[in-house]
Amino acid sequence: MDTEEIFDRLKPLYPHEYFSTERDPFYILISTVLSQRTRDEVTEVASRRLFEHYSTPVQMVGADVKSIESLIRDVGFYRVKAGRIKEISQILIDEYYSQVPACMDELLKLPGVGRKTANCVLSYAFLEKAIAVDTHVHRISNRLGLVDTVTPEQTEIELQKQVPVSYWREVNELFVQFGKTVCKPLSPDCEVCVIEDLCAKKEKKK
DNA sequence: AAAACGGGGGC
DNA sequence: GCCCCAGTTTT
Repeated sequence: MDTEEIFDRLKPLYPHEYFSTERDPFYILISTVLSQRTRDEVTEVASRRLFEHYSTPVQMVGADVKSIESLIRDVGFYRVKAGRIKEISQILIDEYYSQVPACMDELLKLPGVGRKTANCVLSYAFLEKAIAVDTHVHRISNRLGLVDTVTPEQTEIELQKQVPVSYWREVNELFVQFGKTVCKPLSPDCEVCVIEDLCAKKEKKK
């Protein structure tokens, strides 16, 4: 299958770039942690509110956990995340001179950071060629027939084989936007889909 | 492999 | 009231 065709057709529909207004790796790391299992409108507001008060690892460590909790009260798992933000900040100070490491192995050592979050940081903060596989990317890659996988990590590996490197950084945002608006988890809107002719599941519908 | 963490929004 | 959401960690 011609995978470039997929991205060339989706790109004009979703020109907006995620995290377009923020480049600070620490902000991207923390806001990505906050985004886990939480809608992005909520995440956006909470991240900005948090960083208006504390914007560096040192400030996070110096802050009262209760204060951080109250600032991010509306995101999911906010107590757990508040604790992890302090843990992460302390590790960055102790191990990385208060900088966010630009390397998968080091990122994965941080509490609350899995492959999806680590790949988002590598891609959005450091512009590395990384594919961040969340539930949307996983679902859509399988629906299209791009991959045939069970776990997100398998999807990441298979996508790396199927997708030209120059598109790796775009896969996450394009598939997430596409997944939220058209290729939804249940009842995808195939009648308005611009890549239906490329989809392995189109015949199964109806 | 499945459960647990969890508040907010949509229907 | 019930279901889902830009996942990760623990059992």
